Amino acid sequence: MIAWFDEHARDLPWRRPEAGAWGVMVSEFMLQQTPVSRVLPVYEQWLARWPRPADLAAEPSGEAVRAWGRLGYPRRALRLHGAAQAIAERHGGDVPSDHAQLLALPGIGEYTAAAVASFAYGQRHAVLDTNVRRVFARASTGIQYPPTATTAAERKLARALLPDDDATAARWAAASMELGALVCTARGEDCGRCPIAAQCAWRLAGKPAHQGAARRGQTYAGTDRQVRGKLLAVLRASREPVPQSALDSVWHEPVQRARALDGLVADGLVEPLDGGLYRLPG
DNA sequence: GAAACGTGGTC
DNA sequence: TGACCAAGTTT
Repeated sequence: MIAWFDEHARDLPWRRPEAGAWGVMVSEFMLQQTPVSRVLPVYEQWLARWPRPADLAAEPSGEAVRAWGRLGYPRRALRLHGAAQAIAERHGGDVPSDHAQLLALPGIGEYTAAAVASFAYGQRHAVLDTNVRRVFARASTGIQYPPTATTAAERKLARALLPDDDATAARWAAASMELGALVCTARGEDCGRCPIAAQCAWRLAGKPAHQGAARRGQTYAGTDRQVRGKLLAVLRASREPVPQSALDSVWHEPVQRARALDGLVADGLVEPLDGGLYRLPG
């Protein structure tokens, strides 16, 4: 797996030595539920503008939301800003290397804490993202897709497979993730390019089809999510506070529109001002 | 454990 | 054309 990775790993900016722990951390936030191709340009602009956590922490959170652009799930921008503030205040401006301290930062959960500790600091952690979970499900468990939510059995398996040596474990984590991203994908597998095809339990079992109900589709049209996105797009586009009427124009249904706006304010993504004006948080 | 949370590309 | 998918976290 690692030999395959040595040859086929993509040259991504957050994998270069100069990215540092902050670069790794920013990339992990942006890559949550978001394809690499969409992250690349935003990542470059972000690191150029805020090369250290303290640089971002010194800005209003609204600037982070604006720079987030159309990556989606803008609460991630807010949480990354909050994490940068915590790093500036509690960790002397350096991204912590301790797993528990990473986990305590806003927007960092089980996966991201392990990923930063492993990729940025070369530590030995089970890094279980959707790619790794799929690779393990197929190669080890012999099923086409992993369960909906990460299970104790998956964590146990991931720990058991982890190489003993720290640096090798970190390399292995990146390699297994890359294999899931490039070869053993959800859309389909390319066993002819897979370095562990000869040992893959799912392939050797004849690739039995996934059992159970199809995963719930994520409907989007007409949801509060879509309305929130439209409202926030108006605010991102304006450097000045915008009147209520500008927001009213992007969604016709007043009850849902008001609910979406209230939600954005409650989440801290929008700041209401006097006189019926709104803006990104200052 | 389910549901909410954006956006756009792909087959 | 529309459902599925993309390096998850929080409530």
